Amino acid sequence: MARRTKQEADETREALLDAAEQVFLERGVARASLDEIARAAGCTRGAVHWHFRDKLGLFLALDERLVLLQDELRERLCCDPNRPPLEHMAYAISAAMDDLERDPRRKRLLTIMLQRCEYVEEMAPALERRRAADLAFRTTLREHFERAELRGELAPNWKPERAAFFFYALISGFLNEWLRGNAGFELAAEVGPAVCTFLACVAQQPAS
Amino acid sequence: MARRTKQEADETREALLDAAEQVFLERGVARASLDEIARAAGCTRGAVHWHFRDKLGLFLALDERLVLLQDELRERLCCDPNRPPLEHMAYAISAAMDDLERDPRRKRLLTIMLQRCEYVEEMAPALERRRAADLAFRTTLREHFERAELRGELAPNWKPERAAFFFYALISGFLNEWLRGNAGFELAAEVGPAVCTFLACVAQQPAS
DNA sequence: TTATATACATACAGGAAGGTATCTTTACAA
DNA sequence: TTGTAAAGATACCTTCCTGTATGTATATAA
Repeated sequence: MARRTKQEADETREALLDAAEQVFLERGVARASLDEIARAAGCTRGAVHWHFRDKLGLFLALDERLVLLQDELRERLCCDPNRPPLEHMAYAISAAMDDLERDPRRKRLLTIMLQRCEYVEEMAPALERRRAADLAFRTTLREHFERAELRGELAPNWKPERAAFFFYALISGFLNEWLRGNAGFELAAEVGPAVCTFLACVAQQPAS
Repeated sequence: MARRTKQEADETREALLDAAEQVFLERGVARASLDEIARAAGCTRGAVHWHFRDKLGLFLALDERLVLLQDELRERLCCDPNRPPLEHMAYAISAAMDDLERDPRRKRLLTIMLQRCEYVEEMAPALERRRAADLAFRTTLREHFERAELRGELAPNWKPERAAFFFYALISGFLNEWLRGNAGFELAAEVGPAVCTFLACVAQQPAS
């Protein structure tokens, strides 16, 4: 068919992205064929090439759909500058994990990006996006630990720089293991308490 | 050519694996062609099909070459049952990281397995291997934390189960970030001290 | 010495998939 | 009413790559 209304065209586009998500997840990006994706979306390859130039374009468009955890956490952490930083972080993490667990589409996207695609040169835009998000997130974390230090809420053997990096790796690790699914745990139920315990031990111990 | 000596055949096999390692890393597993790999090894596809049935066989053989970090750490941790567990762990981690950093081949292999291949069904054997190693490693970690608890060397707010899982995710996170290269850090120099600081804070605080 | 299995090389046939180019239909503007 | 461009459908072509089949030379056992 042809020239539908603008809205119908957008629906087609979304349907294609949904289909790509599903097919990429099942078959991997490289082995997924555009024809398969188009058919799953109820149209033909013509529509794919119209909306997204080529396969790479489709992949990158799908990548844009993914709200990165780093960005979400940064968002949650930015406001409220006079709240106890460590407590604030613990809460933000718990909330973000909870969020993630409730959003199966985001989990599927993360799985695709982590285990169903090969990062060669042409994928650089997706990697670059992550890189930038990582950098910004680590900066935010460091600022929070610095504020904690200024407020005397950071144990003396932890320096902000190291604490931030440590924390960052920790989140990354939990997320990876959750996605890989080997450990078989629930994100919010495990990570929240673990992070709290950790932050409690990073916090300055009250004299007892 | 034909029927060379057994040793020469083995050399060919190794050359093919080396070539596969290089080509997989550069082009990703899916986009690498067997012909390209064979040529890089100085032979033809005939040799590939002889030594490793097909592409999947080649990939899995390459996977076997990788000594998993989990297994290495388990090895380092198994002996010496009356050494202080936490200290032992800190040392083992540092040594393993050092080891890894000195072995560029292992890093290349890890990179391939993490960022240059798509885990669809047929890759299951490789995933299963990791799963088993993960499980065993986490068990070992838990045992160590349990011993630490028995010796009164574990802070009361940390339970062995949680500490082990936490520690496991932490290692996984550091390794991933190192491989991804976004953080731009050196493994041994960063991880060792960070892990020590952490273990110090997990350890029972001496009364002060 | 001969036979045979080994260790490849080469040739062949085939499919699958992607890009492009060319229709076709329809919303919408003039 | 008609022209035009958006939104897809179809057709075609070309490129790659894989598996298999077969050829062949040689190490080695008998």
